[in-house]
Amino acid sequence: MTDKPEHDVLELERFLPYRLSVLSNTISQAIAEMYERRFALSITEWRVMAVLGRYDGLSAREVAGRTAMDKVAVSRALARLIGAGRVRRQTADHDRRQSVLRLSAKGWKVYGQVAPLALEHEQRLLAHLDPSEQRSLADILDKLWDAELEEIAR
Amino acid sequence: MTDKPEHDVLELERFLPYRLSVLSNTISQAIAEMYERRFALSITEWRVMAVLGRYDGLSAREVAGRTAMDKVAVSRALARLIGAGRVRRQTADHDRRQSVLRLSAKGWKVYGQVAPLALEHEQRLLAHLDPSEQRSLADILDKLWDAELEEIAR
DNA sequence: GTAATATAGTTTCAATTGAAACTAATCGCA
DNA sequence: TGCGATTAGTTTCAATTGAAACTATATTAC
Repeated sequence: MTDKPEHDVLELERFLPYRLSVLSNTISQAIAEMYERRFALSITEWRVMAVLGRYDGLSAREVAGRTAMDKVAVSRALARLIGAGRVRRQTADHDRRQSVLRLSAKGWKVYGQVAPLALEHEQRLLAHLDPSEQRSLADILDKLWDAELEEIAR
Repeated sequence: MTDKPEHDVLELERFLPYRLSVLSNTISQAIAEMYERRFALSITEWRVMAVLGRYDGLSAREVAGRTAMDKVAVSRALARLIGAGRVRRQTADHDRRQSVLRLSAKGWKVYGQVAPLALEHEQRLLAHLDPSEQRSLADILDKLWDAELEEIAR
């Protein structure tokens, strides 16, 4: 007769936060390497460019809000992007503390190359899931996100 | 009549690698904060303790393999853990390059407190999913992992 | 046996990141 | 108006991380 263990065993490789972390870091790192090698672009810089490509004229604070980056990280990414001539910055007429950020022509050219590559990578991953699994994944990630927000609010 | 866009738009907040990254970092950071505050334990240190709690007497290389950390990170985490008296290190008889790592009594005490807290946090997240979703998530993470391994091998 | 190669783990040095302080502009309100 | 509090964004300084070199031991080929 075998005893029931007093508590569940923590098996790291089955522990959800660990699995998510390893999977996510592996995916991000692989993508980052490609961006870096082919476009001399870091993940943080790419995130900034991605939101500026979608929403023109954001302020740095708005970029931070849409990229889950903090304002220091955004400031540094912007310094590099502006230095490389990929982003242009003006000051906002209505509030001279704020900036108005736009991709430059050069920035748009990079965006036009990187965005399809990013989407392709995503599609190659999703191709391993059937459509119902894809929906299910999207749902589940939403639920986990809500769950974690509650958890944080505790 | 509306034109079909030439390519799919990259909407960062729907982009799988981004969503995974934000979710995973948020979860990890919340857990990390708890470990840090209550046990003065970093995530990397906890991962090392977690595998030593499960597999006694591993070498540093084996710890690295089971935690998805590199050997430098393991070496540093071990230095802190040994310094804090939470892990003991011997040299392996059969190969004096290798170490034989074990939790100390003090280490086991910490393990005994942290492991249930970690499992509770996981359960609180999973409680937002019904059992079929939980199975589905496990499946999908496996498939994405395989997919990414293939992607890397390309 | 011994020289060349490989492996386990640590250290060093540079680059990245995080936290706090800082500057400049705006807001709230007497 | 004008003064304290707030907000946008940057800078500074310390802590963390990553890459490469390094030490010590073991293995392989001769």
